[in-house]
Amino acid sequence: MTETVLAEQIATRLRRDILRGTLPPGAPIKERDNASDLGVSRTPMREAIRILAKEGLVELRPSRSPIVARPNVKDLADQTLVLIALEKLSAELACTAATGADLDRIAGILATMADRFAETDPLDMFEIDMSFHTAIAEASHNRALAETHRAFLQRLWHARFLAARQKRARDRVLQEHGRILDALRARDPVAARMAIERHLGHLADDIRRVVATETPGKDTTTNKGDAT
Amino acid sequence: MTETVLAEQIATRLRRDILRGTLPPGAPIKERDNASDLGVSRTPMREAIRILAKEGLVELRPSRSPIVARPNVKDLADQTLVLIALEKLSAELACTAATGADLDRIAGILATMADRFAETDPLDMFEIDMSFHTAIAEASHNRALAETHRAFLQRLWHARFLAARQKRARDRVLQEHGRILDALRARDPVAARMAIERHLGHLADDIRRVVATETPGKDTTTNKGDAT
DNA sequence: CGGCGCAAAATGGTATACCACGGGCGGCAG
DNA sequence: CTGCCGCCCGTGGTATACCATTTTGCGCCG
Repeated sequence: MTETVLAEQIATRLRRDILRGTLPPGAPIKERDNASDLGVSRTPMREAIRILAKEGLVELRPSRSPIVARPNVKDLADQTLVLIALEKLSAELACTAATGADLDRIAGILATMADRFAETDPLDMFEIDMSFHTAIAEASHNRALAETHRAFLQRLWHARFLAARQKRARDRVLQEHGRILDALRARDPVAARMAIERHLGHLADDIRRVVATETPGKDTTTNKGDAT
Repeated sequence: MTETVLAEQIATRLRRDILRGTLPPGAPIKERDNASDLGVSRTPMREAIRILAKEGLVELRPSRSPIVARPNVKDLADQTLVLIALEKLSAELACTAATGADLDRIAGILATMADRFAETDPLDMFEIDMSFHTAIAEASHNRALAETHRAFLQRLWHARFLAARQKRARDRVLQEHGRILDALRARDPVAARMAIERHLGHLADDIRRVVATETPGKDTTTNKGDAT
């Protein structure tokens, strides 16, 4: 055994490919092909696919090739609403549960963002941005919440990235993040919720807009992707 | 193939066994044994175990037998908080999104509960209760939300059942459910959230209490279960 | 010339065989 | 007698072979 959990390594790799766009939505993930491509057997590949399916990145059809998820606009907007709700709860709970170290970590991420907002490539910067939100979820010290939050962040990765690239307003983002941190430091749940709302409130609309822009017609059925 | 997705059937069965308590927390789920018990091979059994693991019903340890999840009190309380948040969001969204048919369905469940509260056995009644909440989540017409909500309801099944059995106050439950329905009918998001809060607000504490009562010491290690 | 049907290939679902790690137990040495 | 070392067995991880279904294309019949 290499390091145990081959399936998870595969899942990680596939996830990356999907999120980065290497595997376009609609692309079929055939167990056999992908397995032999990676030089592994179907069993772990199969398991990896199931993992991604649970995460919503892959669509499982009965007795048919799984395909890369092709979320429609509504689904994305729906997921965004849930994400926001989770993040509000995170912030609220973090006001009580967060330790000093938690807050420091969050502040550190904020500082990192401020420092090299311009010089870092958007993709990496975006990952830092996500880690900010993840850190808040973790500061709630509520495992279930943090995990669920992470799952939604994952599922929305691509859409959020597009939305963020659209209006890449350095100052606004930093300021909003700062407000969130302030609220957490003040241990003020209401303010924290509001700060989150201010930061993410329009996310659903943004995603709706950018995805609508990206997709030519009104449905994504047109996307006939082929990965190989 | 019988009806496709053997793994799912197994998962359903195992889930039932776990939720009903046939498989006590801490009981090992050995791939080989359970597979041969059910007359299937390890592959679907393995997949079923992974499904349940993702649902939080089974604990996966590296290179060791998976065991039935043994959630501690804090985890349950944490999950409850998330569940409540999700349900509030459901109710809020349902105020806008629910159709007349949705409301009728919810009302129907409420009526069913009222009719045969006493005559039905607690387990079935509890499932009806759960379906009430599930119906609200579905009335939000937000797939991601409904699914996540269902997942948490699932994970909390056992604890909620214990808590519900504890204070089995027919009138109070019906009244609170009625208030929720009223708020939905009035399309009043704020009232809906409040009604949910009133209904579930003390759930975390209840669960904490009943679980603390159930577990003698501070750990459940004493439970040495055997399924067969 | 087109529609229906059958057959073969493709593909996911399932079963089984093999491998590597880990813990328990017994033997050997100090 | 005790402690350490090594072997064996139990268990999960992986690979592969087999089976059922679905799809698709070709040929036959209308």
